[in-house]
Amino acid sequence: MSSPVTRFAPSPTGYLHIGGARTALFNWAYAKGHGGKMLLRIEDTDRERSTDAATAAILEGLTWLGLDWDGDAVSQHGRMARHAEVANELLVKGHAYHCYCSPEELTAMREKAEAEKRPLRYDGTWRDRPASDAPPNIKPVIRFKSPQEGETVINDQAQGRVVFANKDLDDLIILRSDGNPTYNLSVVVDDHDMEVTHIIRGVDHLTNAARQTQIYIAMGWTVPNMTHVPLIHGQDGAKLSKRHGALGVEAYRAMGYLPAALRNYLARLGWSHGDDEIFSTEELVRWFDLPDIGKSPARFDFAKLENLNGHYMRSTSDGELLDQFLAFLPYAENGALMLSKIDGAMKDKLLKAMPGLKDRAKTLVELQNSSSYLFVERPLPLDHKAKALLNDEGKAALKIVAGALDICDEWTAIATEGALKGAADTAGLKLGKLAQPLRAALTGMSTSPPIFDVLEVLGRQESLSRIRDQL
RNA sequence: GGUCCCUUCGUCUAUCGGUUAGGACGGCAGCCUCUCACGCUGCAAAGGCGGGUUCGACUCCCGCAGGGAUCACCA
Repeated sequence: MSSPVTRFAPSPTGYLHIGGARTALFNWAYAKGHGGKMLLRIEDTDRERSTDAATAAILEGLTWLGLDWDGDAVSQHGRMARHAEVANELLVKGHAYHCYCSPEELTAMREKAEAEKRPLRYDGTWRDRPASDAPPNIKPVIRFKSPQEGETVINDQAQGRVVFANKDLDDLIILRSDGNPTYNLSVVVDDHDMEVTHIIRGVDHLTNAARQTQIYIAMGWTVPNMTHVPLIHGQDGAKLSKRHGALGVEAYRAMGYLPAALRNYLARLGWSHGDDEIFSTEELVRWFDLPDIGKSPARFDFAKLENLNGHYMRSTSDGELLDQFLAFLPYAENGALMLSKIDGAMKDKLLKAMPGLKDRAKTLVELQNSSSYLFVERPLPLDHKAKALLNDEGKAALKIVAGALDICDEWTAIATEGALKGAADTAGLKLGKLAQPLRAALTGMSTSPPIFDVLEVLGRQESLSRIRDQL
């Protein structure tokens, strides 16, 4: 079999949402795994809603996710002339006809059908009427003359064999009265001209697939292999909407997720390879196949994404993670400010602190927060919040630390932890109990990396070893 | 309403007629431990309902219920 050609065809009316991202991932993985190509086509025929900003956001989203495409992105709008050409060809072949119904008439027709609880379909008024009946001064649309008998079958890789009775499919408009093509025509023409062999898209296109199949047949073109992927739902099972995770992928970037983790998570949503949960992108590409896509919709689960992301953070090397962190900062809240404070020396500190930091961060945002102790001005005041989090024993220890520290000068305290030990003994506490308040004094946080990590990163090796001995 | 699709632990899923129905996230309990994590151990947790087919159904068929998608001169 020759190498497959897939395509991702988003409409640039908004950001790249999570469902689209997964569709792109599937197209990409299939193409990569079968020695094929993934093309990118921007479906921008709706000039009212399409924006360049949305197109840019989609391309950037794909790039961030690590999904590349072959050749340049194709603008569907730029191919309108060809679409109209095919519409006329269909007309000549007798597979299409002019319809002079006005939008008002059509609306009335729908309302009437709805009132009578009958299927909402075009009634075929102009299907067989001669052109001589055409009313003057009305620009007609071109409708596809779809077969009225028999059935249209879609052999879907994910959905199986889906059969539509042709009588249920009405004559759709393929060319508007202003001469512009409509979606179902454009898609067929473009997929054919771009030599797409495998169409992988959301199930919301399943009925379109039937109508498109009819157009392929009318044109005598071979119908591509089709796969309709179930949609992603929100946590409550309802259709994904904002706040559910129907956010653009850039939102996931801002939330501190790693592209690799998101790829892994998305792949696992609706597709499976036995019991494998965590796998590399290489494995995904190697394993991915269309029949392994499930049929039922999956709910988006942030808890699992977080867990997976934490796993990826932990298993990423310190240097690599630092790079990812630095790349993430421009998109993070207060990230620019932090970035401005990062020079070579700070990078060294971050790198040194990374092992202790990455183990307890599930996202880059958490990494950002927990690394803040490297940036604070010292000595820092012990805030009440940090104190309140200590237990009674800790509070007693804190007093000792504070006394020995003279409240703020932690460097002095570290240098004199021998005195600390004496004070602790007097108070009947183990020196170990001083670790927490000491950390609070050094980091301003009640929970943070182990005190050893903190001391080491801050360059207090001698104190580190002495305290370690005491603990 | 018409058409099409779906239905295994709370969630993502494995199973392709015979399993103590497996894994992962989350939850709970414990271990580890200077806090928080990580890690480790264990526990609880599922085949929507009703009929068939079969020696035997989560698995095949029918019905019901529930959920979803779609029905534009949007894509």
